[in-house]
Amino acid sequence: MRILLIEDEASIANFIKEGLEEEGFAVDVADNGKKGLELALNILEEYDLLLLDWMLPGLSGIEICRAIRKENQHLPIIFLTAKDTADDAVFALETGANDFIRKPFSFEEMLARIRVLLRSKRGEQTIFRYKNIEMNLDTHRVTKNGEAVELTQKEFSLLEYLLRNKGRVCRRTRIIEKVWDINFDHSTAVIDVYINFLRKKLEDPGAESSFITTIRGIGYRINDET
Amino acid sequence: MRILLIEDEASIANFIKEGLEEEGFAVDVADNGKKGLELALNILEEYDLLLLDWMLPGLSGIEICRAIRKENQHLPIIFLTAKDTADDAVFALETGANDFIRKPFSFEEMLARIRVLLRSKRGEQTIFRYKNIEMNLDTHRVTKNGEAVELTQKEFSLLEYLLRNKGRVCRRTRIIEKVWDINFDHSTAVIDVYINFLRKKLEDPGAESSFITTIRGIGYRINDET
DNA sequence: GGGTTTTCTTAAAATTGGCTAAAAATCAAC
DNA sequence: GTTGATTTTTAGCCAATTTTAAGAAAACCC
Repeated sequence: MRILLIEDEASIANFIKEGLEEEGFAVDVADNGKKGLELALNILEEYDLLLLDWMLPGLSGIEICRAIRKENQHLPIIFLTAKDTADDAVFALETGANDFIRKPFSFEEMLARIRVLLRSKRGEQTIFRYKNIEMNLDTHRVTKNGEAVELTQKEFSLLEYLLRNKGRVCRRTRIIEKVWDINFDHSTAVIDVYINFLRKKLEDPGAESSFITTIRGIGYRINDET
Repeated sequence: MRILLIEDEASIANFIKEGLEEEGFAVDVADNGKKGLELALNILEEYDLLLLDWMLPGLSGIEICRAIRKENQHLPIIFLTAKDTADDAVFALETGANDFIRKPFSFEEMLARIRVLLRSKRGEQTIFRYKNIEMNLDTHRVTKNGEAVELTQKEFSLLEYLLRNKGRVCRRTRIIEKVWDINFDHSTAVIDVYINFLRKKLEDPGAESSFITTIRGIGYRINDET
């Protein structure tokens, strides 16, 4: 996987480059906007992902992002930004970025986000469907009958776990461990509550049976559609 | 598969017990070393695996492990330990343990290790059939002539036990121990009631003989199809 | 057949586990 | 800090499940 990093501060650029290379990525660095854009546009299909600093001498990150999006809709773009107003984040996403990370950030966190965006390139399944519900891990969106449904993080990852295991029982213990990361507290009823949230948000009001089947004493299951 | 867990901390013990039961194991818990050792030695051949806490009030895990190994070479023993020096691990293995897991551990991990140790004992079969009846442990579903039949937890695990032992007699006492609890009152008639439930749910109304054969004075058997 | 034991069947009681709503706690944005 | 959103806890309720009990039926033995 080849990543283009556009970042003017040499120390940061190096830190990221070396870290990512240790993880097995190939990383090119451009230390200003103009160079970066050139590289990106000339060998666009070479790159699997773009890490883009918000504040750059010359062309700003935003401008680069716009320019690239004109040519290529699919290249995942992650903004690195020191700013911390929500406005900027929203603005960045509207401009066409897929994600943004605030400096200072942990390398782990960045890596995790990069991996998420590259999932589809690695051939992993990123779209899950059940009847009229569609979940897209790339865009982190869920739709019901084509209309967006806003899910919180926990709701999202619970649904993801259920859909990944469509057709199989999802045992309570597993769910707690996978979605909540809890190892020893079994006395909680959070699962029930979140199942309830998902049902409320994703079910048609008049439905006679839930799309999530309860298996009493065991867990839950989203049925295979056959 | 029956597992004996010797662990004094109730919350951990419960978590493990319930999790493993969801996975279809029968789990007995002893909350101190003395009780645990007694159980283990008295009904040694009943247990397929032993989960043993390192630090216990009274008899320590190590002592228990040694005592059991004198009697039985084959029972797989897994240590649960909060200690984290390599020495202890080595020590545990030398004492006769087959594996050890450091707390806090993920349930997944523990399950994986248990499965490895039980692999030889347990076929990883997840689908069982008898004539027109099919049971799938993975989806936690039972069908008759392809149509879903809803079974409760107890019905499910009773049927599972019978099918796992297709062709063999399942003695009442064994059934009580495996499907219910080892400490369960043996004078009860629950089995009869549940056998009846299964027959009602899974038999064709006009059948002249039941798919579960009663062996008077002994127990039940699902016959081999030959 | 008659007596005894064991199993079957049914109904009712007891218990459990999940659902839901609402409150409390935590977290994040400003 | 204050506010609003998200997450977790709590508790009452209800329905499904499990257990008990008891009479009926079947199997066994003399």
